[in-house]
Amino acid sequence: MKPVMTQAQTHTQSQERLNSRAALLKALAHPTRLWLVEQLEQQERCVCELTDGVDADISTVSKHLSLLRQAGIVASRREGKQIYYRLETPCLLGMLTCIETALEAQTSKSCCGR
Amino acid sequence: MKPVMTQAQTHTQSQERLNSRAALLKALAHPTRLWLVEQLEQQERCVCELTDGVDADISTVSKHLSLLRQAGIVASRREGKQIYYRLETPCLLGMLTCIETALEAQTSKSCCGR
DNA sequence: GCTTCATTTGGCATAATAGCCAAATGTTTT
DNA sequence: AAAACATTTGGCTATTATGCCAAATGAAGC
Repeated sequence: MKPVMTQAQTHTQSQERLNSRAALLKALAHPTRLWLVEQLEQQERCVCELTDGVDADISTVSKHLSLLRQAGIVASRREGKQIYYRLETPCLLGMLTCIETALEAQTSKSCCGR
Repeated sequence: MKPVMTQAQTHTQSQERLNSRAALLKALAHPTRLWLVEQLEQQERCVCELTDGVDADISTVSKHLSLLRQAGIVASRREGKQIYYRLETPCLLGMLTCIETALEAQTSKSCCGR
């Protein structure tokens, strides 16, 4: 069978994969942004609802949401004066649970029930 | 039933939980560090083995490893002149797979097989 | 004890991030 | 069209992250 790509190409692809993963993790790697994602877990919310629960300037929250949107984690739609955000990748929630498990494992030294 | 903690306490605890999660994500949110974690997936490795695969200064790799250790993701042990690193939380690997799924969902618009 | 090898640490320059305020945008109401 | 409301954007400063080089540490061999 003919090789589909050169080694240089696989290297680049692997690099790209790592970059994508890292970008997604970086977008989530902030307490406020994690909280925002959690809030969107059940239902979409407008910015005003979200800012109520955060101790930060509205503009700061807006920038966090914008960052999450650029990372493809959330999406937004306008309805009248308000803008509603929703979670684009529900999968992430499972991931966050997994992180929790990993964190618990750190202290208890047992991991994933093993 | 008497409440176990005040609202201020639950708030603090929730805040702590978010901080811990964010810290773990932040530690992983770098292409080189993700690569290092992947390398440790199958077996422990010494620093010299790890530096071979990275296009960065040895000291840079060492600092990445140190950061991962502080986050509780890896642990190290000395054997003679070399220092071996190993993955402390194998759970993380499942998480990374989950991230991959989420990333694919971003483009294909289908998520987790749904 | 001095040299060599493997790794870490300190120091520094550069870049990226976070958060506030003020100004701008877009929408609805009057 | 002006005022009010919801949100975003620009600009600024402070903090943090990244990565290299050089120096320090620690173990092994001579």
